[in-house]
Amino acid sequence: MNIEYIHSWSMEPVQAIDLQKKLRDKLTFEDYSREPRLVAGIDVSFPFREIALAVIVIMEFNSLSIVDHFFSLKKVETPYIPGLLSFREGPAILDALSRSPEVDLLFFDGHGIAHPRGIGIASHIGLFVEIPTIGVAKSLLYGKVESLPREKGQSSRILSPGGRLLGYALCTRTSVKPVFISPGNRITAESALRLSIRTIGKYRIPEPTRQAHILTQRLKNQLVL
DNA sequence: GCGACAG
DNA sequence: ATCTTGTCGC
Repeated sequence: MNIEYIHSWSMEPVQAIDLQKKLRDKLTFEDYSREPRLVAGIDVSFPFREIALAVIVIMEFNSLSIVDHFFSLKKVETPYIPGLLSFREGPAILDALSRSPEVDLLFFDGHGIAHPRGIGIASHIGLFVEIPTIGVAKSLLYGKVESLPREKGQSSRILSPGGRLLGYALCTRTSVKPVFISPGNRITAESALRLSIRTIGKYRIPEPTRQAHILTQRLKNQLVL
């Protein structure tokens, strides 16, 4: 766990935005051409209004079979504000990660650099770990897609207002709305896309994040019952 | 000032 | 994200 950028998570929106602008310059982007063995999907649910349940699902990259899982229950201290998602879900996620063994790659439910200030949850959390992180979002927050990919496996670029490549809209099922892939930290948009494509299963949401979501919902219910 | 707006 | 059953469509 890289403690170099640790900071408080409870702060006012203006302070949080200020911190994001300062942290975005710490992000790095490099190709990832090797073959990851273990990857993990991360998702968060809310069993109670102010309690976040973060789940880490570890799976084999080549078979997409689940190997193990870890979770954490944490009280939330900030409301959900578009662009500041990491401040709400970050604490629970980092705690769950501290209980989980190291893997080669992390997939998040949300964006990486396809964000107003270039530092979505996948990028922000990515500063605390030493492995590459990828954002897999279900809807667009920032930027524009060049065209809508409608055939499974196809993709189109997500561009910033200034024309910078932020990531890709990836069609994971023919004629179904795409998911939005963007690099978090320590990886390029191209590599993030290539690796994400390999985690596509039979559904719209790629397996790592999909399995994490299923488990986060299941654990939430087991908690009440 | 008017929209847009991850989970 | 969360509160919730059935139902339309590929």
